[in-house]
Amino acid sequence: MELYKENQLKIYNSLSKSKEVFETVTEGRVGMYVCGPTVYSNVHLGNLRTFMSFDMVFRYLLHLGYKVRYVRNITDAGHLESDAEEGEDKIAKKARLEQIEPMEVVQRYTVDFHDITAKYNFLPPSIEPTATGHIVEQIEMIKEIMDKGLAYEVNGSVYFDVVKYNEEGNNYGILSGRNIEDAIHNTRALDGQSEKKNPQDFALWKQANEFHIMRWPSPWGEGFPGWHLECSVMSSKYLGDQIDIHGGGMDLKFPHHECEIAQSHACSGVQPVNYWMHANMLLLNGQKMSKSTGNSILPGEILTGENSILSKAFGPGVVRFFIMQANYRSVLDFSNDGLLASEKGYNRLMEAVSLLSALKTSGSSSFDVVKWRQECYDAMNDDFNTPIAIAKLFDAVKFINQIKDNKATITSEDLELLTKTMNAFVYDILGLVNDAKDQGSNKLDGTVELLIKLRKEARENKDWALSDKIRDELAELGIQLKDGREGTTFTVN
RNA sequence: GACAAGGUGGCUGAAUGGUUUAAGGCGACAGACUGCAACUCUGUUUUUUGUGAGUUCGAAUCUCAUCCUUGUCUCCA
Repeated sequence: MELYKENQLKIYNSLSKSKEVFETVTEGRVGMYVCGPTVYSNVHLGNLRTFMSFDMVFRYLLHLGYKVRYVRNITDAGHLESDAEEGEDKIAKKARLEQIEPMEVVQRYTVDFHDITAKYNFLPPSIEPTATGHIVEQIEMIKEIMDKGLAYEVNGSVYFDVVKYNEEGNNYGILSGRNIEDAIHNTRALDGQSEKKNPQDFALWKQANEFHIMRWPSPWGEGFPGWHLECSVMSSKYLGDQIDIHGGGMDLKFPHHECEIAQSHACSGVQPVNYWMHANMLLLNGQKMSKSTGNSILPGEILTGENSILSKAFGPGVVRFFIMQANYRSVLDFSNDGLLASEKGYNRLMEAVSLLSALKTSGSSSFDVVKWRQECYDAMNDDFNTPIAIAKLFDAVKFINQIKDNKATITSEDLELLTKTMNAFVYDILGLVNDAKDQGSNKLDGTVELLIKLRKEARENKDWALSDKIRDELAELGIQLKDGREGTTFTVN
């Protein structure tokens, strides 16, 4: 029997602002859409957290036995730059500044994004569609909305008629809690020469001016799609008119997701998403991240240590563990101290996992493994509460260490269940990787073993000066010797 | 200004009315181990939940006020 049948998953739905029992549209299957990156620069650390949160969601749904179709798009067109005089596409602007083709920008940062997500052990989505690959479908969707009378054309651009949409009994504002009538009254005076009927209307299609590089032909002339449209189009194309889960960063709630609901609902007549999930923001040293103030770090720079924020390089497993120690709906503060603390805890967890295969079994267990396992699942079933799940894993860590020290016992049956559960949570669900692996080399190993041997001889001769010199100088090189009961081992930092 | 998410120990971060005298991790302290350390393991420790009122037999959890942080405000992920 699939695990999802014995686990009642609850998900916090941003639409209802409450935790709801998760019920899929189609039994046993989940359709999940997450707004992907805009590939005009390196993926942002805050973005990484959002994608990592949904990677964990994806992993847990798979673990529960659901057949999941996970769609995460690549936005390679359509986002407009604010500081430009005229609306300018971010990708086109970057291309103009670097004097290259827009598609070169897209290619470069798409490759970077895939590189980073692979390094951080993300599972690839089922489908990763691009906005530029769905221009035809976007034009079709605009036509459909126009046919329903909910969009209008002005000077080669098409806008969604928010006021009319609401007059027909809909609720633009349902997700973000905004009151459109108030907004209209508040902003009418400020809006001068807009060609829109109302300032709240948003673009479905935008006419390209003569300088705009990325452009496509359409029934309304040459132009490019509005940036909310692609997600509506691609989610309905690959997941249908009603999808189970739609995710994204908290900052996308308005206007992006609000517009998506309006567009999709205008076409299909149904609520497009059953469960809206929003991951919270990431702070850096208690402040929002900002390139201009230098309070910024790239995901790749964490791994290499080439940055001014952190005292050393951290492995992807540590970073992942750090992020998973907080709830995805909480604001998380990224800091050097936080990572150092996580590194310790992470090492302890991974040490215990590696001890599992060497544990001795007994006739009875002094720990209720079945109950513990259920508590782990209960944590995840409660809106993916990874911090609680990790706390439970540490209960097992303590138990494992006690068995090792002969202060606790476990039956072979329980050990099998414990091992299976630990591996499932650590590797499959949390997606942690063992950073310690593939460090060092045979040559290094041999060299250090030689030094350990020399040091052992020195210690036997009580030549503490020499033995400490070997130990301390190796430590300075990042090689730490560990004196145990059965000899000396070492780790490379 | 409006809308949204938050403010919990030395740090990080759970818990949304009683099973929590606030989980877990880190730190600190002690013990084991060690030639001494480090590593590792074991144990102990800290706060009364931004501030001020209120509801309740009972509140971190509900209500009101107030201060602060973060996000968004419609052609700026």
